[in-house]
Amino acid sequence: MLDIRLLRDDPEAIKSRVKTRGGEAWTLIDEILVCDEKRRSGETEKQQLQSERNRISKEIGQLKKSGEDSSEVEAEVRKIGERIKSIGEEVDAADARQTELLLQIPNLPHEGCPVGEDETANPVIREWGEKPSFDFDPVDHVELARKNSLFDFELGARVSSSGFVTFTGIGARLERSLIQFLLDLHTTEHDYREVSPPFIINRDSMFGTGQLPKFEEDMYGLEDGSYFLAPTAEVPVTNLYREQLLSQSDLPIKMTAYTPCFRREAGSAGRESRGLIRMHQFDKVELVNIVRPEESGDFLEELTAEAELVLQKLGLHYRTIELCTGDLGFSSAKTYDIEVWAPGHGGYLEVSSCSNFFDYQARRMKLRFKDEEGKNRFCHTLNGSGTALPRLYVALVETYQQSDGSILIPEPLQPYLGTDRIGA
RNA sequence: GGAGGGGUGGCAGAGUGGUCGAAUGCGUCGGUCUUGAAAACCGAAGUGCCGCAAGGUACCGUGGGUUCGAAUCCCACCCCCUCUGCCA
Repeated sequence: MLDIRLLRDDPEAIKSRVKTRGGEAWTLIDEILVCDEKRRSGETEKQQLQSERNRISKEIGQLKKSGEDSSEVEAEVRKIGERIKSIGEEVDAADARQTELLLQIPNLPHEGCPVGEDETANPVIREWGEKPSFDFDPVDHVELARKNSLFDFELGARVSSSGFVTFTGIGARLERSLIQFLLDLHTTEHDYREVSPPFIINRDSMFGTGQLPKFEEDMYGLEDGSYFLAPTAEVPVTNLYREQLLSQSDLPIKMTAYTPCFRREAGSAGRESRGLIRMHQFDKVELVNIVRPEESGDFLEELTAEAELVLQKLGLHYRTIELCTGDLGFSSAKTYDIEVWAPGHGGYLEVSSCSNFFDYQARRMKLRFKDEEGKNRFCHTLNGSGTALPRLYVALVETYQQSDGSILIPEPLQPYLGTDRIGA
């Protein structure tokens, strides 16, 4: 949520920054300011009346104590009470509307954010490694899975529906090994504290990180929308600190979590989602940082490097891009995407998205800390995938496939999988 | 699921209709003392909102209600604890 004071101070500047994202959210800003004005003037009037009421009520107490008649004054106060109530209702309505609208305004893109309409305008920041070359025609992960019985979409559909998969045998163990490898990496080399949160999430938390109110239809709702299946561990993990007042020495907080993620992904079937690439349920190891505002820029670089190290350790070629204004997620101010090369697929796959939310989420969830002057300030929150599992899996098997259909396992993963090769 | 108890400031914990934004302790910050620290002593300090400011106002789990006036009384809901049932 944006600070209302930003909107008051320079609405046109804010509008134009919001506009760079595309969409129509900026058109709500005028109404927000109308509500704000209405709310504030109503509040002032209401408070004057309340002050009046408090004063007179005290007099009544005095009168009663000394045994005098107070019925006339009581009638007067009753009238004030009625006016307070009616003005209060107007103020509440304006306040509710203002909040409702404000929740729909996305975060402001970072000042240095490249301006562009869509993903074609995202600059590549760096690349690591090279595309592997093959002396045979590499196949895609779906074919490799068929040859080696790694996973089965029909078995996913039988017990659930399309968009779900069942990993089998060594294929299931590979998934589990990757999760273990990632958690161990981040907790031992990157100083993360591991948490294992609930997967069923309440509405307040979904508002806190920005999934609600705008993206309710993308989520799996439970119990009439009172709860949701977690779309990403970002939600439960960041919200562990919702409505907390931290002391400065608590920061930075770095947490990692493995969770499955559940997304409806409505209307996104097709070539770009073949095989494991876009599922309704997928595993992910997430990295979450809660930091002091002046440090969040550095932490985004660090967080991104931590995610990149995963791919380096596994020897997978990737590139890192920065999202332009038009491609930036709703709550994010600055985002790097890490895209791993999948030779069978013949393209790059997004395996990680690392974002700095500034105080946008913290303001929504009232997550603050006491600074050195004793002032309460909103923290900055960041998160990044470290990494998403299915696409990592895809890149791994496609990169290390052999001409006979077997798959070599990179050295760091071997202790987890208990072998250096799958198949043949 | 059943029975009982409870949710108050960063934390713990008093407070059952007006003088309570709220005792006290811990923790925090400033000072005295000390070479420095600790201890001791003195002092400061809740959060949001409205207001240029002075100041005002709201907030005692959440939402309603009673009342001239609610942390305090009533209703509903949420959460936590203890006991108990079922159970991975």
